[in-house]
Amino acid sequence: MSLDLNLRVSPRTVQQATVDKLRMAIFSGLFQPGSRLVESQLCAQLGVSRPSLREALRSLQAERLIEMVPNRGPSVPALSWEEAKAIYEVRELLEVEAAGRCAATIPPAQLHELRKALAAFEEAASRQDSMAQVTTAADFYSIILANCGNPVLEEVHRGLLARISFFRGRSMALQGRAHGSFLEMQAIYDAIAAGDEKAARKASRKHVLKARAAAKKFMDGMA
Amino acid sequence: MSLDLNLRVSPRTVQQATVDKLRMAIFSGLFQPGSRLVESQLCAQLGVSRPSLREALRSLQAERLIEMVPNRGPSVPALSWEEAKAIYEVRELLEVEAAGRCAATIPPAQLHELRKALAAFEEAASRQDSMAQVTTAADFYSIILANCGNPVLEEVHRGLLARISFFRGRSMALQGRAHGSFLEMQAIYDAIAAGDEKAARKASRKHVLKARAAAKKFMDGMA
DNA sequence: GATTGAAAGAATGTCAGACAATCCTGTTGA
DNA sequence: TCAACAGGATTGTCTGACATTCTTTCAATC
Repeated sequence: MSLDLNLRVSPRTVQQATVDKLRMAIFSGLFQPGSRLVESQLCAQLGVSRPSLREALRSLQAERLIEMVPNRGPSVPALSWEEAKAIYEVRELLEVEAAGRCAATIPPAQLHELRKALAAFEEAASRQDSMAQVTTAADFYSIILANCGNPVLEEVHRGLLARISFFRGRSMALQGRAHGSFLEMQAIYDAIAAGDEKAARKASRKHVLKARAAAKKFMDGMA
Repeated sequence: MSLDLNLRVSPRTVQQATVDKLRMAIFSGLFQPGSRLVESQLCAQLGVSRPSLREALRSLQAERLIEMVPNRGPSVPALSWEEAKAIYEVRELLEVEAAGRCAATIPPAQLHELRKALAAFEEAASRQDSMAQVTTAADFYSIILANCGNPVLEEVHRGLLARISFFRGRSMALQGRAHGSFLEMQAIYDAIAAGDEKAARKASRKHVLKARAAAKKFMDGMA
């Protein structure tokens, strides 16, 4: 038995590292929405060459995390409530379906992982660590999507994940939202663990709707 | 009044042109599924430099039209029936929702466009021009998605469009599928024109299910 | 004869530097 | 005050290069 199971799985390239760093920078709000990203500056800050950076930017563009207008370069789009609402609607469509399917198909080992992810989120919520809340919540749903039996559903959801996390990070800061979120996620977990497809769908829908309401509250609060 | 309305809308960059060319090449089957794409060869064939090509490849990778493994380069993935099925399931989720919403919200002018797109598909079907069938069918659904009132739903669907078209092109070649497809699309149009949300959903679901059956038939036929 | 090992060749990952086309900005002139 | 214009800044794109990492071929060994 070799121990380096996750060492060779995927050689980390500069491109991937750059994408990850930029994504994190956008999540964390380092780049203001609407601000333009100057290639030469990013190269200097990240320590990569312009070709590598531009490849990374294309990947980010595909994730809709940045916009690229020819001859004007990349910029961080300002997310409107209009778009946030649209994202939550699609989230509802995807996550409700995934949770329902997952309840019927998840294997015991993965169910255990899901429980661990839920516990990790609870821990992050109690610590009020917003970055950890975002990543653990994303992990929780990643497991559900990964076990819904439809890889394309998972892939589409992952394409939305960046922007979901963006809003999640901001609305979690709202008073009491993290704990409420935990309770809703627990309900989803319980339904899936019980193999109750209908309940899983219901709990998932409720969670998204509450998250959406929290996001709206946040967006209104800064307008 | 200037006449160059569509000349300056978006300066066509080499990158965009390269993406389009490669996409078409994959659709048309020029690159066999599973075959590897050698950068230097593509550069020579397309007449672009390696940096530009690599940017284009990143965009295609985001569309899942090609796979890129570090140090092994890009390749055209072989689509399994497993994945095709997953795509049709997500299509059902997205298109049914879009058709339903569209029935309630589409403005008259866009409805007219939809009718024109339907007519164009009918014309392509009668000509047995499979390439035109693919593009006109894509246009038809693009209009529906563009008028469903949710830009993110549209965007997600567009992300799937490349692979949808891939299967569409192949299953349309089946005996009678094009005409059957037209009848189903006509039913969708009628329901939307009547503003009947429920009927639109039903017709859309039926269309996807039939398309899926046709795709399965095609996949089985080549196994 | 089959398997292992190594070396040559090919392809990718990444960088540096360059130049034209385009956009933005501040200044000048009417 | 407004418009035209230069200048700088920035992007789009190319060429060329080199280290690293596959892939494949060929030989040596069991």
